[in-house]
Amino acid sequence: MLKKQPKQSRSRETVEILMQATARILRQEGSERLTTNRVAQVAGVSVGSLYQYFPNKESLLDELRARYDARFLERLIQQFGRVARLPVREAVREFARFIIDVHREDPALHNALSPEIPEPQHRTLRELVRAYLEAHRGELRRTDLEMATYVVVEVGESLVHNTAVRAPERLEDPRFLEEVCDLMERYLVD
Amino acid sequence: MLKKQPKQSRSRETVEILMQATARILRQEGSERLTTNRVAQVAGVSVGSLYQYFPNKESLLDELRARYDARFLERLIQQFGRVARLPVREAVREFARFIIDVHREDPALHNALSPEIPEPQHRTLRELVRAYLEAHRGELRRTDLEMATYVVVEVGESLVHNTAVRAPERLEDPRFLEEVCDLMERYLVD
DNA sequence: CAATGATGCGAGTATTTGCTCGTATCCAAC
DNA sequence: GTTGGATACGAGCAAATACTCGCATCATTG
Repeated sequence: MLKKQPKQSRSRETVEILMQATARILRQEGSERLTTNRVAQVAGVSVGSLYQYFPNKESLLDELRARYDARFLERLIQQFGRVARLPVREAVREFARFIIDVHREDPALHNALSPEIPEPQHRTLRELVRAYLEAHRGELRRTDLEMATYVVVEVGESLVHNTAVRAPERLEDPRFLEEVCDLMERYLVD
Repeated sequence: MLKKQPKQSRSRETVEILMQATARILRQEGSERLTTNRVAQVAGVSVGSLYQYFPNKESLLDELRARYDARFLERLIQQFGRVARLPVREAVREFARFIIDVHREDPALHNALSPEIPEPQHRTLRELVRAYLEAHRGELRRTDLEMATYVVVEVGESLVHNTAVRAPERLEDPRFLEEVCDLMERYLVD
């Protein structure tokens, strides 16, 4: 949480600039280089101003993560709204494409912020997948839906995430999407 | 690398004790708590002695990782020796079991040491899987073996690794093994 | 039993870094 | 225009921590 709500537009801008500087350092210089003095410097602001709004260093990361996650969650829910009535094969494709897209957008920042997706988001993701699978039970070859949910989410997430970290160029390869789809599809349906 | 090879048995023991202390701190206190002074303290040795053999803090981790990885590689190669002639279904099972076992052994240390398996080990792993798949091409439904290798290795590794981090109790559940086997099997063969 | 090198010691140094606080400037309201 | 709160500043403090260095002790060798 912010230490103090910025009231004037001047200070709201300061907060924004600090967030951008934080993100930029994470992206370009790595998390070891993220010091409060450096953030202030990159933002073109004094450390004092930083501590006017952020109670400590960790809160910079927290706030950035919160914003990042909020966007992710919003899109996730929207995505599942669109997919709910599709048959499994197509839903899997949409799901895989979505996860891949998310990781393509800002891989460096994504990686620095969340080596793994934070637990609350992850739970929501699991719940959405679970609800979908329940609703489409008839089409599935799996019976243990709790387990199936876990595997699908984890495969989607960790496979794509690791690929983003280790071989980001692969995310651009359309065959990669096909493979992921095929993997999940064969696991879920006949 | 070590700064200086310990020549007497006394100093060889010091190095061992320092390694054990490093591992213990990583396991029990986390990597933030890993300071050179703390390592020396836990080892019951002075910092000076530590720096006699390790040029810097990072080298403690490097050495520990090297030892850990050497053990892993050795077992990996041995494992593939046993599996080479088995049909895909059984090989997959052995492979999955192996990966799960590795992660069960010392999850805390494993996690602290290598958020992801380091690249050299990973390449060896891929090469072994690739060779196996080439040799069993006839049994497979996949044609792009490069891609299939990548997916199998990544799924095996990252799914199990993430599970070890996020839900270690699941590694104990025999159904988890079954699911992983089923996932890979259906992907690889009809 | 020297004598020499290997090993061990730990107080102290140098640096980094999160964070404070006294002061100066800006802005909105009356 | 004046006043009070909001905002900005940045030198400097305090704590953490990687690492050094001079000296003591031990083990081996001739």
